[in-house]
Amino acid sequence: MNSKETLQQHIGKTASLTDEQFDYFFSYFKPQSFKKGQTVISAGDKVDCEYFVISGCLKAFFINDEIKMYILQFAMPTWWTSDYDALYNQTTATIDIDCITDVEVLCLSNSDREKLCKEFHQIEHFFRWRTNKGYIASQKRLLSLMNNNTKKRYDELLALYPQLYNLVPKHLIAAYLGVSRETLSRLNS
Amino acid sequence: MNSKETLQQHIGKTASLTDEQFDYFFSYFKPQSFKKGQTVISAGDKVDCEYFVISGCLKAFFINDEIKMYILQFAMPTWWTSDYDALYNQTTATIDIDCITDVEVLCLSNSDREKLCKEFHQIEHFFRWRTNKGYIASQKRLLSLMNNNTKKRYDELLALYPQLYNLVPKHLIAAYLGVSRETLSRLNS
DNA sequence: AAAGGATTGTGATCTACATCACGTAACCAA
DNA sequence: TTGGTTACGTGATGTAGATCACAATCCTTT
Repeated sequence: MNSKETLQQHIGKTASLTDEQFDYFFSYFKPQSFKKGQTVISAGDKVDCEYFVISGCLKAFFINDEIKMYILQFAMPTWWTSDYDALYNQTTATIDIDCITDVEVLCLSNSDREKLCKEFHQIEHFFRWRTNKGYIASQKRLLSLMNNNTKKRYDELLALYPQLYNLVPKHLIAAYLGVSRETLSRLNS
Repeated sequence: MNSKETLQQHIGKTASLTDEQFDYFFSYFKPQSFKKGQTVISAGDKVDCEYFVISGCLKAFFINDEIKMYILQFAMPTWWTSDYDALYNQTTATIDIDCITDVEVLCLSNSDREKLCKEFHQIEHFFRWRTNKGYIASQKRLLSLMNNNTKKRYDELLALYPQLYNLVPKHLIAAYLGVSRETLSRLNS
């Protein structure tokens, strides 16, 4: 399946667009490729785009003053990623996004998204639905972080995304769970 | 300002509706009053509505097996609250919502919201924008929970919502921060 | 193949916070 | 007025996880 079909199938679950409408919608997306380790967004940058992942895996993360990293999101195929705070509020990025593997994305600018949302009710509907999903997932993660210990959060994460176990080094999983790599390692013993 | 004006001003920041359109929109909201301590949503219930707060303060919280409470949200005037997971996915509530003070809300059913979103592009636009704000705030709180210690999270919360200090008991603030009430109390010493 | 970095495991020690326990004061409702 | 509930502070002790230190593998890249 090529990137156009991937996006079409993804959108089709929520919004009904004619083929012509979808072609028009798709014309606003710019394909981009990145190599493993490359940076997509750096803290301090102006943020113009959001990214729809076609293949590979990215991480959106925050580095604090003590150079500790916290991962907000692993972005996998058919997921969207960006620094949404910076994107919507027209400020500079506070997080970084880079590539855990080689990556292909479709890039959509903030202004084009808003234009498309205004032009097509169905597209606005799609983006409402998408953010809803994200909001609910984020609330669940918040609750899990407060309520569950490391072991339980780790099991939960692997149950939800089994691919991560082999795809992503353990210290990144630790950074997602909010614990040190040593603590994560000791869970196995 | 009455509840209708409150909602109109709130919506007006994001969506442009004619007075007639707004009247129609408003006709779907049912006013409800609750006394301090009353329950709005109980875990296990079917969830049909979301609530727009006119006056007072509510808490949305989760109680775990060890009877420990975690507060997901304090809902104050012009905020929206519900169990959105249950509401959107048509499942039963996993959280409770009750009233910290006497409360007035406007109640909107899930099906009416969807109907209104379908009928008026501007209303769909409003709800997309609202969820966006919520999503961004939720991501920020997640990061703060991982990155900051209790003292810093407490200061952050009070800087953002100074009213809370006098409005809600300290053990509820502790439940929002995800620490014990004793730990919160010891921050002052 | 060798060198250098990244990844992972594991012991020893430290620390923020939880938990338990108790006391005081405020705020109800009968 | 009184008895009960809720709020809040604070000491003593326990514990999950952080931090530091070192070693063993694995993966790249030249």
